[in-house]
Amino acid sequence: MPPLTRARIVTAAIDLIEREGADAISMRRIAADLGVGVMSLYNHIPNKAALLDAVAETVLSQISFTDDPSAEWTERVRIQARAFRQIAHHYPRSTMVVVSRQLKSPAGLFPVERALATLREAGFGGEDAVQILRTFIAYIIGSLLREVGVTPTFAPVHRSDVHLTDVDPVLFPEVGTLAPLLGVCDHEESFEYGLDMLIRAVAVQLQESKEPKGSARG
Amino acid sequence: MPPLTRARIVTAAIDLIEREGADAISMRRIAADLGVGVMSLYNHIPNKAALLDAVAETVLSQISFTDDPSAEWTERVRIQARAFRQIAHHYPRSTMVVVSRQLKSPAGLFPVERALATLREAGFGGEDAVQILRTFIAYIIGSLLREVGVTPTFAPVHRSDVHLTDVDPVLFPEVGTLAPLLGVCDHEESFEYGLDMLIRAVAVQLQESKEPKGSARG
DNA sequence: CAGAGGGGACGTACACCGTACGTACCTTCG
DNA sequence: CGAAGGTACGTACGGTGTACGTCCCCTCTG
Repeated sequence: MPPLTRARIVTAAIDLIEREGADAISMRRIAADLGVGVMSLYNHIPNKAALLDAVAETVLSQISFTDDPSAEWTERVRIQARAFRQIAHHYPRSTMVVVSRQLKSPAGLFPVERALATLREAGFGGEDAVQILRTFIAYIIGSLLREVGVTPTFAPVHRSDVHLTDVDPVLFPEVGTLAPLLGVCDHEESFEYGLDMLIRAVAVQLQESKEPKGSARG
Repeated sequence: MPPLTRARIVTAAIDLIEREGADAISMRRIAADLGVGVMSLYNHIPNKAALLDAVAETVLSQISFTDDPSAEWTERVRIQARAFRQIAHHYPRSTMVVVSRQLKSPAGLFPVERALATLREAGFGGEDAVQILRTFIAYIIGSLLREVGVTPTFAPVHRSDVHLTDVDPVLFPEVGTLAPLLGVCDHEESFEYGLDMLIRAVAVQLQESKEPKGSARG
């Protein structure tokens, strides 16, 4: 058995979360999975909160960015956003942990740097770049939360058939009519839909800032 | 002392969450606050999860929608989105609970109905209305999470001065340059910025769907 | 080689948690 | 009057995070 290590603890925690859900995590379970006493963990990790932070950081650091500087900035933004969403596929249950804790480590800073650079190169000022980035992050986080919040502890992971057929059609006419559409959700399709919208909005804003004469027709 | 009641329990839970944070909530604390035995709570509530669901539903049901059907649809969408964000002001700590649990009760369905109706009246088809709504929800939830995730247990509630002045300027040139902008965040301003972008994107999309030359969507 | 020092693994213990279960009351009905 | 049912309550069980003290082994020093 290899020696107990911070990395091994974090890996075991992630495995446990993916296997049994974020609620099932406990120091005792992790220690048991590692075949180790509970308190031995505390030689490598100050407390449970720090462990969850490490889990978030580890998951986040494994998103793979393949930035192609020659591509159009719209495509680069799209790819970066998609890379973020990938963690929902690789670590669906741990994503909840990532989302629930704010992150300020270099692991979380690296994507920020990439995104800001892309936006600056596209021609945005610093303030706009920051605000646009925040908008994208909010959208991505919200999307991940929908995609992952549907997964409490059950298997399989990617499902979303909440049937709301028993809704009052007079109180909720639109919901009733659109129930078939609301009931199912292709997360990838929805994500791309909103992402498209956001990118187009950014493109429009960039164009308007380049043409100081308003071209707003209609 | 009035009789113990589901509503009184939920209210006490919300008060406790707002006072001491979502982590501090426990059946024993709530019972103590109500001057009541712990198990008495279970005569009105099946378990803690159901109580948290009730908390989320109660908070959500208190957002005030003032829909003006004569206003432009863009403005109606904006106002509805703002109404959602208000819960982050009235119940900053409980917002985390709302966000962490998916909701399918009428309390959560009512805003959905309002939003879908607005989008349909604006001229969108059912499928687009649903996708656009999902995009907005993702953005709003993500924004709330940023605004509220900054608030673990401390006071005052609305703060966000994470100083990252000690970041390596060669590894993270953009982050280093924009540190003053990244360090502080006017949540209202950021929310409005992204909301503006989204609404403009929706407007563009609506216009394109009216002009028969572009790619038509469902 | 002996001895010392330090770090990691461990067991115990405490305070707290959610809640299943059994009990005592108090109101209402037959 | 007795019976029934709902509500408050106390106890108890198995779980949690972690502070603390102990023990072993490895390494460094003399």
